Amino acid sequence: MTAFRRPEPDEVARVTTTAVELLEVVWGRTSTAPTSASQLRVLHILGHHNGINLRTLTEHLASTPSSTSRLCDRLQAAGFVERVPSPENRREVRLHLSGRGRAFLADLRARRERELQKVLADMPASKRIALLEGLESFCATAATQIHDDAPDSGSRSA
Amino acid sequence: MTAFRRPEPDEVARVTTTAVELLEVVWGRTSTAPTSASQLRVLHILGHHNGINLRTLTEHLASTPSSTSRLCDRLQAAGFVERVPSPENRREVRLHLSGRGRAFLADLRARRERELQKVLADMPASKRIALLEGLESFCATAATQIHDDAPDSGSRSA
DNA sequence: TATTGTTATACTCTATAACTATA
DNA sequence: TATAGTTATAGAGTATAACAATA
Repeated sequence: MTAFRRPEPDEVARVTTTAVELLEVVWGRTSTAPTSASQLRVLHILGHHNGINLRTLTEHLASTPSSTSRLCDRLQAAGFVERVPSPENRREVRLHLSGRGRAFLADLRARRERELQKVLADMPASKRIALLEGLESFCATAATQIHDDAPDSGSRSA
Repeated sequence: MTAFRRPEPDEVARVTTTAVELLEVVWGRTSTAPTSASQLRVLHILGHHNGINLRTLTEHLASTPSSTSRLCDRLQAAGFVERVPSPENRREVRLHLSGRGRAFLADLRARRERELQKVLADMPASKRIALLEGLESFCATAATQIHDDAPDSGSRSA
């Protein structure tokens, strides 16, 4: 039934863009209080790279050391993040997710997935299979490209 | 080959969440300068609802009249948006996307789709078909739910 | 001297409250 | 009086520049 569909990248790109815009609406109802979008990004990054220094976090954010330092000030005051002086290099600080920060992240992710499930549950099973297959391939491809494009921190121009 | 996959909503939800996080990285390289994320939302909304008043825009943003007014101040100063006094009700202003604003939106969308295509082009055609099918079903389902949940503006509690 | 991080200053974004003008 | 919009004030987020401490 879909043998004659054109799976051209441009058509899939349009549909994907629309899907993400709809998802933003769905997730917009999932409150992230008391953290802002910026603070959330920091928590996400620390969730995957616990103990990195401020410079590395700044690169992940594509931000500046100053902004990142101020963000950490507030996250630390809120009890989500801890600054620990590096034992190896006394210039550096190690940024850690606190237990409270970790719990908050897990809860948010669970709530987002529940919102998503409300939509997915209303889809035909065959479409869910197709979506799963397509997204798994997308994730694998995107992850490869991202990794290849940004090997370490070679481009200082950003 | 996928006959035994579990297309359960929770599994698809996890993969979708991962896909969106990767997409944010891909699109993070698509600069939206000189507009911020907030200004971009306004342009998007005006792109779909040109000529709405400030109150309606505020509801779409789930923001406050004050913040929205300030946002419009800057967008107007930048030449992306125009404020026109309503001929019907002298209390209201009509918000319009300028030609420049419209061109900016079209250009951004094109650049995002190009970034997306870089990933999609590296995927097997069969996976693109699956992704397309799955996303189309997702969009249709999400749009229906969003419309049903928010019929007009019945809930003032938000 | 180069690197890590913070502080000084300024602008955008956001919100609550107070205000003006219209209905 | 209720509604549409703006302005006053304050806090969060961001950036550039200047700074201290360490390597």
